[in-house]
Amino acid sequence: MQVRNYGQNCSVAHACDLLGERWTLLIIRDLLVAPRRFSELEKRLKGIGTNLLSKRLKEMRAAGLLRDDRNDAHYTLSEMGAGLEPLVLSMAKWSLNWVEQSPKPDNTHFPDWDLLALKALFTPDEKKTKAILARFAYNGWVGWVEVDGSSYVFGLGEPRRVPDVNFPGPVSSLRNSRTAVEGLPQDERAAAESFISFFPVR
Amino acid sequence: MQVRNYGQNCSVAHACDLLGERWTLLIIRDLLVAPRRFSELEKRLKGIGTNLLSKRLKEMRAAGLLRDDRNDAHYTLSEMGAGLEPLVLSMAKWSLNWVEQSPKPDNTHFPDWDLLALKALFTPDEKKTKAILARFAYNGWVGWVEVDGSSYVFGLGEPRRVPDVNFPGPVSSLRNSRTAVEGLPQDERAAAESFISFFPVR
DNA sequence: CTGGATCCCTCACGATACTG
DNA sequence: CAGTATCGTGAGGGATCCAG
Repeated sequence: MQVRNYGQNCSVAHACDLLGERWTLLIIRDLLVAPRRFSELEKRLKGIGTNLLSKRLKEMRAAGLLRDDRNDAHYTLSEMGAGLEPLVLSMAKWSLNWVEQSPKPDNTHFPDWDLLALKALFTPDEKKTKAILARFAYNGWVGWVEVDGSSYVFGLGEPRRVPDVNFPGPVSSLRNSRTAVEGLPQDERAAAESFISFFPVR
Repeated sequence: MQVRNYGQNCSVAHACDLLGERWTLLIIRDLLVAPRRFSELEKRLKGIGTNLLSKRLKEMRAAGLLRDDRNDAHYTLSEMGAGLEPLVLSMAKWSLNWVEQSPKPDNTHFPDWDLLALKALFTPDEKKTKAILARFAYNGWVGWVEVDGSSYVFGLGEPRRVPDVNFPGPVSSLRNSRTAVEGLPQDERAAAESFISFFPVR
């Protein structure tokens, strides 16, 4: 498989050689959330075309970004591919800080994209020792985030224990934190405030 | 100016919309080191073609990545563009950790690329309070790095004070730290060891 | 029905020549 | 020096078809 190269002895250029083709980083993003089948990826990447998706997945496997074995027909990141999480979060953080996040109605949207991006804003604070489990429900989709002073862990589907706070909307509803808290039952508001405090603006 | 869009309501995708076209991130990389003129960028980006470079620079200016005023015929990053340093360093760090950095002789190479990439490996250590200034000379090119427990600062040309250590080779010669130190005069070796200790492997 | 492969058209890219 | 104009090539994108 021949791949375009910038032909530069530079670490940044080497990363661009492996990651810079169209769609590659978005495939990484989706696989950072969970392993996915071909058709799931296709749905999440509107406009890619099955030929190009197939080609990209082959290239990414050849480059070592994906595991060789396709467990259960799911594509899974290799250790090298999973090592891209800081890079992807760095992209999300820059974007959230500098780029207008205008949600257009005809754009595609999958809620777990926000679950990953929120991790980019997570700011550890060793003084906060109590873990908080937040559940998000949005249009049939369910996901959760558990934070404590040093870690951010997220997952899809129902959480394993009763959540401390139940946000009845997409992750992006946290953006206006006041309204996000006001809609909650009294006994969840403290946990909600505390949860939101892990994601300072700017 | 029309630009391709992924059409996704996702912060990572928004970043890809602005940064994902060919050459864009490499232009950012070069401008993170210093403002550059058109012809300087062209030299550093072998194979780009003047038409495409011109188009990219226009797009990047329209996107807000570059300053509108072209001071002294030099292209300069805007605040938004300079905000990409963590992202670019994140790419370098991943690349240095996971991708074979095989230097091919027909590849282009500019020493300041390494000066920037080295910053990706910088590990602060508040216990190291003494600043160390290292000078690199390579094939007519001169650059420097000054580190202390919390900061990494680099520049092109001669440093402003007498350096603590003088590495007579490219930055990449640090990779085999033993030989990098052995070739130095006795009185510089301690500073060299200390400097290198700021960049732990893995 | 999933997981692709094949065909074909378009446009982005890349090389070169030319201009203010 | 700093681009613009032109043009050939190949990557991207959409539709359709095929195998398990």
